[in-house]
Amino acid sequence: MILDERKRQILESVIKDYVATAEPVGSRAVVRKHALNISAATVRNEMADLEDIGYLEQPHTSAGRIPSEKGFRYFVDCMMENENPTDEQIEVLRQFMNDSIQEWSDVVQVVGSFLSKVTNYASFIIVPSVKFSQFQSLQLIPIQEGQALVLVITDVGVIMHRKISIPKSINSQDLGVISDIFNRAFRGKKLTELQRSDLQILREELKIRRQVIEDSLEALDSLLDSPNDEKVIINGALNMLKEPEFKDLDKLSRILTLFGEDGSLKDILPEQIKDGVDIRIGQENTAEDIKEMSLVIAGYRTAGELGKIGLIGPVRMEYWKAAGTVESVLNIINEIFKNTTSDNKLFIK
Amino acid sequence: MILDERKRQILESVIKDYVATAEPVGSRAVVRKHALNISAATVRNEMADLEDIGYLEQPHTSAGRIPSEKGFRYFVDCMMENENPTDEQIEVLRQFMNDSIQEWSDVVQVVGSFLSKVTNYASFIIVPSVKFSQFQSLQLIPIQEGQALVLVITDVGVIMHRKISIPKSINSQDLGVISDIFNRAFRGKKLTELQRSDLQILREELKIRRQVIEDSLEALDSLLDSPNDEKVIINGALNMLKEPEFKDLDKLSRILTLFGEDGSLKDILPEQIKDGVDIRIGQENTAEDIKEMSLVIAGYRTAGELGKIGLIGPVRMEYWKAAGTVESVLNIINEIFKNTTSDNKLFIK
DNA sequence: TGTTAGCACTCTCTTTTGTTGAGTGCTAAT
DNA sequence: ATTAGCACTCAACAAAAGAGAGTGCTAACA
Repeated sequence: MILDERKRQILESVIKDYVATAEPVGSRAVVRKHALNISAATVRNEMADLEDIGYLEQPHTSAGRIPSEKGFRYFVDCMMENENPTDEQIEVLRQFMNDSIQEWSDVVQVVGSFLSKVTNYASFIIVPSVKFSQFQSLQLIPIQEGQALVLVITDVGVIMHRKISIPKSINSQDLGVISDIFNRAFRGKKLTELQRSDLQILREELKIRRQVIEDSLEALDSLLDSPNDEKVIINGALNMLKEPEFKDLDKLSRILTLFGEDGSLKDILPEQIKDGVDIRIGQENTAEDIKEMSLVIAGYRTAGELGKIGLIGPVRMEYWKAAGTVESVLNIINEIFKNTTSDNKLFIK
Repeated sequence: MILDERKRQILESVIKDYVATAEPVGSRAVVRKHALNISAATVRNEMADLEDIGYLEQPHTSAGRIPSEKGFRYFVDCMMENENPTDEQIEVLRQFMNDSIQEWSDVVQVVGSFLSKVTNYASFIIVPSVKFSQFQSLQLIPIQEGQALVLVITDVGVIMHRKISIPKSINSQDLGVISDIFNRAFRGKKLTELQRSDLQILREELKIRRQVIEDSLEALDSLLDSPNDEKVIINGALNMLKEPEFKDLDKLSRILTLFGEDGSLKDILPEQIKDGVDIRIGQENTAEDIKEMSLVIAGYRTAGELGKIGLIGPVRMEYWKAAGTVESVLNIINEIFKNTTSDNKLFIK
């Protein structure tokens, strides 16, 4: 559907006004605020046309117009220009990442908070399961008489530590030997590639120190066991409190619960997203729970796996700003990855 | 102030009803629901007396009575019996702690979630700064060519890991030697007892491997630097959504923000609390932000330092249940500590 | 003297009714 | 094709009316 310039201007005015105020926009307001050289009556006619093709709608007869989801879609696809964060903001973020980031979990914190602070929407970051990270080393560390710590380190950092009991006869050199066995066997493999059978072979090969190895293997096993431990990190969920569309306590409650402690959000985000920044407006979302919200979402690749970052907000969203911010952040993440060899991802600094 | 039995019964009826319904309680309701052998008129007279001494109040002339904070206080001090969780619930918690708890951060998760789930209030746990935990060992672990991981382990678990660069000439045995030096020097000391001067001495004693030691010391240093890293863990904040007193969006927003991402709650809790389970009702709280909420709070000792666990909810709170639950949990925590020698706290299983 | 029934009174809450004003759609003039 | 003019619509707000729950007081009663 192609719109003439005037209709586009009117559509844009309505969208900008509505996004800013959450109120229906009347014909007078369009003329007044956007200094078009036409009368309110003309705007009314044009608006009626825009309503006919489904880009605007009226809450009731005597109200102004609000953009429909279809209208937002047209705007996003054909008219919108992304608005990036200021250079200053970008610089602050980049600085922060250089200064204080040790491993992936830090990246995620910093990026998440940046996204939500800059946009005033809720941000989410999905980190692929640690199962897809590359085994780097397993360390056995004596803690005290009869106890040791199993430490599993991958390219995204220290992903687990767990205590095991060890026979008193085993000293720290023995532990070193055992660690080395693991490391030689597994280094560089993805955890998902560690078949149970591999673990089994190791079990059988190493009759000595059997119990220690058993316990270490079990620790690794338990990592592989956890069905799907994608992590979701949500920031700025309370930004939703400000949005008038969620002033209804019931809605608010459902939304905050969604963002709540259980990480149920990840089941609700789309599996497939298109390259670059993908935007899902309201009903376009398949999950029932977010059909009155919009997503601005982008994928990033880490160790060959797909992670996601994005923003979630009301349909009445500043898509230009949201998309611009997500895009910028995505670029920074990719840039950081580019600067790290695949052998040296753990500490990305 | 001593109340006769009938007044006590009436006060209790009003409190129980009001807590359950959040509505003012009328004289008829008291008679009906609690089968007292007196007429509504008599109850009215008694209620008037209770109002005179400030235990009840009337929102307006023609409404029933609600308990005043003073009334709640009397009830809590002189009438209430704690209601403990069911044996089954306690058993589940104890089981869980035995099965799956590796270190302090796990305890805190499990306990927090238990408190909030059982009571339907928001729970908080304050964990004293790691600075007060006992240094157990510092481990230097080779990660890859030129890089090592500094791992600081105390009696509450692995409290930091950080990457440092190491000269290529240093091998893993060297790292072991260096770790041992740290361990001999510091084992068993509280981090707060590690004076900067101690670190300095170590620096000077060890001319060899200077850089590695420098970097490790710096990691320790940074732990001591962080001003006050008491941690606050909040669970079940969204339970507040259900309370009618917070149906006002503004209030709700302030409260949730308080529980929000920045952990500002810890500045608001009382410094001094009495032994056992302490209850702070409404205005009794010194902090402005929680003057319309109540706290049920208890202290626990870990490594000589005071931590706190508790619940926060509306003034109209089921104090008996809240206090009983906090008390039970406190007992379990103490029990666990009793079963662990002071040398063996890291993994409390 | 303590208790109770009866009753007028009070005050919130809900519903109803009236009013206002923003905004529209249509028509006729430009 | 555009616009001024005007009657019409409908949500939002306010005032008025009605209902109901609960009280305080008085007078009678055990």
